Amino acid sequence: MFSIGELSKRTGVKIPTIRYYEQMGLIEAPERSEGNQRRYSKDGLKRLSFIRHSRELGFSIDNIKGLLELSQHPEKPCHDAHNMAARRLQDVQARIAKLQRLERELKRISECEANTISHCAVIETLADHSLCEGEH
Amino acid sequence: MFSIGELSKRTGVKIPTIRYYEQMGLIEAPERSEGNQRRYSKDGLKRLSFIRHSRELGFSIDNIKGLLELSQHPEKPCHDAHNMAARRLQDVQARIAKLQRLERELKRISECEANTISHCAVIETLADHSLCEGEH
DNA sequence: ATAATCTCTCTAGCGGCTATAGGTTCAAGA
DNA sequence: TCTTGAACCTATAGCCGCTAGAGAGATTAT
Repeated sequence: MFSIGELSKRTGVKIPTIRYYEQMGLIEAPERSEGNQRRYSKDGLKRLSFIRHSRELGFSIDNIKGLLELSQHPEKPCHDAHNMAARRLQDVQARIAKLQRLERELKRISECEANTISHCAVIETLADHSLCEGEH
Repeated sequence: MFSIGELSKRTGVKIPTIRYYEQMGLIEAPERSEGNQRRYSKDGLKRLSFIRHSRELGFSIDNIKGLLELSQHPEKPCHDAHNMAARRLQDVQARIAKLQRLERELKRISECEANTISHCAVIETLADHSLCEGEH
C-alpha cells in the first residue's frame, strides 16, 4: 500500500497530476485510509506506469483510455492497439520531418556575421518569409 | 488599408488569433474605421508575417516580443537575436533526438504479429517500461 | 432599401497539467 | 503519550496559445 507521495516517487508522475488522472477517469479511485488519504496497490502502480509511458510516447489521454480498455480485454484481437501505434508512428515521423526543416533554417540564419540588427539574418529572414528554402 | 479579414487571408493567421496578438501586445492596435472596425496598413501586414513565421519556427510569444523589440533598434548589436536563434536550434535538435527515440520504439512495438491483446507487444511494452531500449 | 457578409466585444473552453490556500492526517522522536 | 513537522486533503484558479460562440453593429453589393 503506497501513499500518493510514494506512488509519485516511484512513477515520476507528480502528485497533482495523479489526482488529475483520477478525475479524468484514467485511473480508478483507490481505497482510502481512515483519515481519507489515498492508498494505492501494486495494480495502481502498474497502471500509472503504463499511463506515464504512454504519455511519454505522445499518446493523448483519450488514446490511453482506449489502450487501457483494450488491455482489460486480453482475449480480444489487437488490431486496434496496432492501429493506434501506427498512427502515432506516422505522427511522430511527420513531426520529425517538420523539425528537421526548421533545423536547417535555423542553422542557416544563425550563420550570419553581421554586427548590428540592420544586417542581421535572423531578423531579416523572419521578416521575409519568401527567403525561406522550403515551404511551411 | 486592409480589414482584419483580408489581413487574415494574406497572412494565414486566423482572425481571433490576430485579435489575440493585439491583446498580448505583439501588434499594436491599428486605426479604426468610422464604425470601429480595424484597418491595417502594409506595416501591420509585415509585422504579422514576421510573427507568423517566428511562431512557425517555434519561438514563443515572449521570444517574439524580444525579437520585435530588437528589430525596432537596427543600430544595436545583434548578439541577442543570434542567441535566441541558437537556443531555438538547440531545443529543436533535442526534440528531434527525442522523437527519433520514440520512432524507434514505436516501430519496434508495431512489429508484433500476435492476434490477441494478451500477447500484444504494444500493450506489453507500454505496461512495462523496463522493456524499453533507451532511457526516457 | 435590403440582404448578405463582415466585424465588433465579451466570455468560455480546449488539453494537460501546475500552483495556491486553508485545512486535516500521519508517523517519528522526546 | 504527546508534539511537531511533513505529507495529505479539497477546491479553485492559472498557465499557453489559441478557438468557438453569442448577440449586436458595420459594410458592401445588388
